Amino acid sequence: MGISQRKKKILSAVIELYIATAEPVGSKAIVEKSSLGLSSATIRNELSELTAEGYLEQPHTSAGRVPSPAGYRLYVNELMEKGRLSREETEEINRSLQLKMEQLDRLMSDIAGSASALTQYPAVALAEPVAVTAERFDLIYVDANTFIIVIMLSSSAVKNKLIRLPFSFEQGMITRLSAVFNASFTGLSAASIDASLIDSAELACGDTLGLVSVVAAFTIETLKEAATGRAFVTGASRLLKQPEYRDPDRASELMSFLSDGRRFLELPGAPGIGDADVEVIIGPENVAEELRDSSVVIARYNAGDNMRGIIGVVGPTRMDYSGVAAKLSYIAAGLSKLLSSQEAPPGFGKLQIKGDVANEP
Amino acid sequence: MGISQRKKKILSAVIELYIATAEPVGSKAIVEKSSLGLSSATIRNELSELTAEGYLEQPHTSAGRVPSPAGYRLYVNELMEKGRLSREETEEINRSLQLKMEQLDRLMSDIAGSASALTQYPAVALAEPVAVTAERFDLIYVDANTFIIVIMLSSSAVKNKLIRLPFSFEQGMITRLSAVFNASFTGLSAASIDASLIDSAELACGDTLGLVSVVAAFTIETLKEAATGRAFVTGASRLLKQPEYRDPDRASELMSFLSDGRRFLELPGAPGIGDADVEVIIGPENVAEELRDSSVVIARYNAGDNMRGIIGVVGPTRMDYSGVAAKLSYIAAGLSKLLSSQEAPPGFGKLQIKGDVANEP
DNA sequence: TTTGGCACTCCCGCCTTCTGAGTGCTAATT
DNA sequence: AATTAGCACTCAGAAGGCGGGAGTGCCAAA
Repeated sequence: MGISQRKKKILSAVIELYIATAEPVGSKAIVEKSSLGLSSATIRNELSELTAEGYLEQPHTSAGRVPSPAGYRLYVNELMEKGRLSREETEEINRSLQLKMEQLDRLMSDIAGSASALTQYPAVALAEPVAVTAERFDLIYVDANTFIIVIMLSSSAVKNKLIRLPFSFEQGMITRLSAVFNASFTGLSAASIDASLIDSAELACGDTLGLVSVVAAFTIETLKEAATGRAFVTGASRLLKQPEYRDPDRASELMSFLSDGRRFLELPGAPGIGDADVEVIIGPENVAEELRDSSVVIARYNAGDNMRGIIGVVGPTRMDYSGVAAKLSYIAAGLSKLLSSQEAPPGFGKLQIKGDVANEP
Repeated sequence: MGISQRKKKILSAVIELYIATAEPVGSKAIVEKSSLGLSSATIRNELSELTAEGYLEQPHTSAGRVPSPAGYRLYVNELMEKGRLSREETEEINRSLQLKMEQLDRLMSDIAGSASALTQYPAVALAEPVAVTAERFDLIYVDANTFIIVIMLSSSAVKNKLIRLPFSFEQGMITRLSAVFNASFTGLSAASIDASLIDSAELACGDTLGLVSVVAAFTIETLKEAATGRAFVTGASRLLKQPEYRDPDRASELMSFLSDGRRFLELPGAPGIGDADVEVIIGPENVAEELRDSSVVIARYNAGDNMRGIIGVVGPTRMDYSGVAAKLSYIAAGLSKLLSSQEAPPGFGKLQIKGDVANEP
C-alpha cells in the first residue's frame, strides 16, 4: 500500500534538507524550502503520519524529524532524482580514467582516489578474485647467474621476476626450461602444480640445480596472487569531516573496518532489485556490524570475463545518495569501457605516446 | 651546563608516567611510582626547578607537570634506555620480513603494516626516488597483434607490459625493434628519450606503424615511474585510539597529512647528531606545520646503491620513544639485509620453493 | 481538509557551585 | 643545608539549576 503523492514530496524534502544540514528538520523549514503551498500545521500532520508509518524518526519529543532507514530506502528506490553530473565533474572523472594504465594497482588506487575526492567520502576500489592460469612462459637468459621469468596469464596480465642465483647455469638450460614449462605448466591452477609435476619437469630438462623449482614457485606465487582480490581504500580521513563521525569511537570503529579493504567483499549482499548497476545499502541493511549506522553505495565494473570488481563509497546514512550514485555509476561505466578496451584497443598506444613525447621536448 | 642526576631521574619518571597515562603527573604519583626515597615536597621543589628550566610544562597552575619538547629531547638523547624487543616481537618482525618478495610494493606495504601493528601508531614506508636507466630490452612476439615488452632496469627491477594493437605486424619487426632498443635506448634517462631518437629508431627498424613510439612511451613511463618515490601509509586509524587525537579537527588534520604519504619525504630534516640509524623528531622540531604537535620516529634502510628509503611512525609527542625506536631500528636493519640479499642471494629461491610446494600436497 | 493559535515538551547552552588534585610556601626536623 | 610536614591557595572539570527557543500536538475555526 503506497503513500500519497504529497507525503512523498514531504519525505523527499525532509531527506534533502537533512542531507544538506545534518540537523533534524522541522515543519517550518519544510514550508520555507520546498514550495508546495501548505502551512506548517498541515506539514506537521503529515509528518506525524510519516513518523507513525516508520519513514521518519524523532530524536526526542520536541525535535524535528530525521529520516529512518526505511525512509532512505523509499527515497532511494522511488523518490530520488537521478543526479546529474556537472561538466566539470565528468571532465574530472575522464581525466583520472585516462591516466596511465601501466599498473592495474596504480589505476585502481587512482580510481578510488578520485571517487573519494569527488564524493568527499572515503572510497574503496576492489577487484574480485578471478581464477587464472598461466598462458605462456618466456624465460630470458641474462647472464650465467641470472634470468628473467615472464609469465603471461589467461587474464592477459603479464608478470615477471628477475632470478639471480649463487650458482651458474647455461643458456641452453634456460631454453629447455622455457619449452618444458610451456608444454606442461600452461592451463593449470596453482593447486594443480605439485611435486610430481615438478619432478617430471626436472627430468625432462635435465635440471639438477633446482631451477625448475624456482620457476614453479614463482608460477604458483603468481597464480595465487592473481586469484586474490585486491582492495584500495582512500580518503578515510574525509570521514572525520562529517559531523556524525565526530565521536572518535565511532570514527575509529569505522576506520578500522575501512583499513582492511577486503572486508568490502562481504558487502554486496542480496543482489538488489534487478541487479542495478549501482546499489545502495542503508545503515542496518549492512551485514557488517561496523556499518550498521553508515551507508554504502556500490557500483560494479566489468572488464570482459577476466576481471570484475567494485567501487564503493562509505558515508553516514545521511548521504547524498543521488549525487554519489551518479558519480560512481559514471566512474564504473568508464572503468568498464577502459578495461575492456585494453584487451582490444583502438590506436590507444600510439596516440598516448605522441602526446607523452611531445610534452618532453 | 647539565642538571643533577636526581633531576634526570625525576624527569624520566615524569616522562614515563606521562607516556603511560596521558595525564599530567603530580608529585605524589612520582613518589609512589619511582622508588627513590623522597617525599612529595622534595619532588615538588625539583619539579618547579625543572619547569623553570624548560623541561616541563604546566597546563594550568594547579595541574601536574607535562614534559615539554625540550624535556622529551633530553630524554631521547640521554636518559632513555634502549628498548629491548621481546622474543615474540622479533619473531613477529622476522615473519613479516620473510614474506613474499615478489612485489616491492607489496613488501613495503607489508612492512608499513607490521610497523604500525607493532607500535600501535600509524606507520609509513617509503622508497626514495632513485635515478634509473633501462639496462636491457626483450620484446616477446605473442601473435600478429600482440607482443610483450620486458625492460630490465639498472636497479635490477624488471617491468613489463602486454601490448595489443588493432593492426598486425611481423615477428621479424619485433626482433628488429628489440635489437634497436638494446642498441640505442639503454643507459638513458627518461628525459633524454626524445622525438629525434624515436625517429632514427623508426628508420633503423623500418617501422611505419608506430611500434617504436609504443615501446618508447612505455619505456619513458617506466623510467619515470621508477624515479618517483613511493609511499605506503598504514594504520592511520590507530591514531584515533590515542587520547590526544580525540579532537576530530586535530585528528582530521593529521590524517590528511598522512594520507599523502609523499609528504614524508620532507621530514628527515637536518641529519641528526651523527646520523644515527633512528631519528626522533619531536613536536615543534617538525618542519611540517601539521606535525607541530606530534612526533615522528624514523629509521632509514638501505639496499645497495639502488634503493634506500625510510620507515617512520607518527604519534603524539607523548610517545613510547624507546619502544618505537627499537622496533623501527630492528625492522630497518632486517629490511636492509633482505633487500641487499635479493641482489645477490643465497639459496633463497630454492629453499623458499620446496617449502611452498610441500604445503600444497 | 486546511489553517491559525496556543499550551506543552524538552534539548541545549549558560551560569553557578563545589570538589579535589596539585601547587608553593613556611616552619620544623634531621 | 637539605628534607619534610603542614597548610592555604588555585583552578579545571563535574554536577546542578535555569531560561530560551525550536518544535510538537491538538483544537477550533475557516
